[in-house]
Amino acid sequence: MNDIPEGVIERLSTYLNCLIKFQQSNIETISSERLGLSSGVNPAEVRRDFTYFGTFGKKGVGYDVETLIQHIQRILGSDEPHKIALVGAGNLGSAIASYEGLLQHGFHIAAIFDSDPQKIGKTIRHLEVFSIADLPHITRNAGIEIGIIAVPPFAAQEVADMLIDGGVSVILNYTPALINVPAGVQLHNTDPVQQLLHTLYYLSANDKKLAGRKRSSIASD
Amino acid sequence: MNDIPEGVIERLSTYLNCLIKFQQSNIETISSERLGLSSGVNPAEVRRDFTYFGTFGKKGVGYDVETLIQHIQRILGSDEPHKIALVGAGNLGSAIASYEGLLQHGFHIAAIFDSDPQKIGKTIRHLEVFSIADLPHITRNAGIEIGIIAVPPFAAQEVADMLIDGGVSVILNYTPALINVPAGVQLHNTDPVQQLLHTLYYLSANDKKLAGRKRSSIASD
DNA sequence: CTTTGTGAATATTTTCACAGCT
DNA sequence: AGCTGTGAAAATATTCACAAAG
Repeated sequence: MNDIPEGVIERLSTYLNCLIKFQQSNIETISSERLGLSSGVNPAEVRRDFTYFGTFGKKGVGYDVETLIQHIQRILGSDEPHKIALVGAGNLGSAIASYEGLLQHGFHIAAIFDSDPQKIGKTIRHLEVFSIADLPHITRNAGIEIGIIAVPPFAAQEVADMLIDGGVSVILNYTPALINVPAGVQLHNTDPVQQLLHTLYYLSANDKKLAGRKRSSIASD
Repeated sequence: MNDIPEGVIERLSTYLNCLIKFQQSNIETISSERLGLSSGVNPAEVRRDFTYFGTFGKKGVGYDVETLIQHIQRILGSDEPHKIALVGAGNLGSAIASYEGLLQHGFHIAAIFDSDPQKIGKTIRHLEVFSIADLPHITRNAGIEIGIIAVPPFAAQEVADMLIDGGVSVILNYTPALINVPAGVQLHNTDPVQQLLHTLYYLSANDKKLAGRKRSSIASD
């Protein structure tokens, strides 16, 4: 019957981000037009996106920022905490561990893993670094759902397999390696190259006619 | 007349990634079916994507991997080198500087910037770290087109403004900050939270009926 | 016999435009 | 007067299905 388009879910997290900024600026009410403007989405689309899940606005007024945030968080599932296993305690792993946004959205790094004996036992941001050998065991025991791979590319598939073995069902791959996962596990690749490549196309040289892109102002990805 | 869908461009960079892996496995010819399988795209769509730019295949045979790679690189513009300004020499910046994939695809970090006097003058991967004050000047002189922001979020907008001042037209924002850019500048946000948020929705609890996602095997983003 | 390239059909997404609520 | 929620229209994207090529 009603299948919710993937684009809707993607935009919902964009709206959430914008709404939180509005909230921080003490804006209490917002119109679809203003929200659309700051997220780069047509106002009618903003309104339709919400109607997939209910009717959250007040005609003639707009949406209550606080309430809308709560609705979106409940829809996405970020109203309750989620545990993350971070694999790789190098520069990238350390950067991710220090990333403030995670905690704000209910994501909680429950364990950090590395294969380097020099790093095992040390702490990063009050979290002990465990041996990667213990990954499946610890991950399963702690009920961790999300894995972030921040290791050298050659080890990426092996790490993914261990995460899956540990019961993880969402994997963020920060490696350029192409990873295979079984159905039921969600894989997201965050490859800077991939992102740069497709922006290149829109760089003037290729843009024979400089066709108007919809990627104009604030948000993307 | 013929406007090329944005999705096509996005998939093209996915194909390129897969094709390079195939090439590394010494596979010389590939069918749309096999390429589609490894990139999670319907074979007919793979074929149609290519026809926007020409006819690259041989009927009854498939596509020559080497040739197809060259075609896609030319289409995207990654057949010629592109210069990057990396702003932020902390953990994240260092990780990006060491990222091997960039060079492989013709991306070349031309300069690194930081505001910390402790870091200015030091080198990362044979590249001197310059003061952020010199950013617009150096960027413009070197003809740098791409900027990567890997600084603390509060400084993100300021850095973006300086990059734009320096003539950059593509910005990769590794910060959770929402950045404003003028039309003509392409902004890509790479926020791990954003990516995690929308995968959450598909985690079983919310998936009332466990509807079949198309995100199944290898590729995504 | 295999696999491309593509018209036509289908499906999905986005946008318009306006009735109806506050 | 202002803005939502939504049918209907328009625009896009995807997939089917098959003729043509090697």
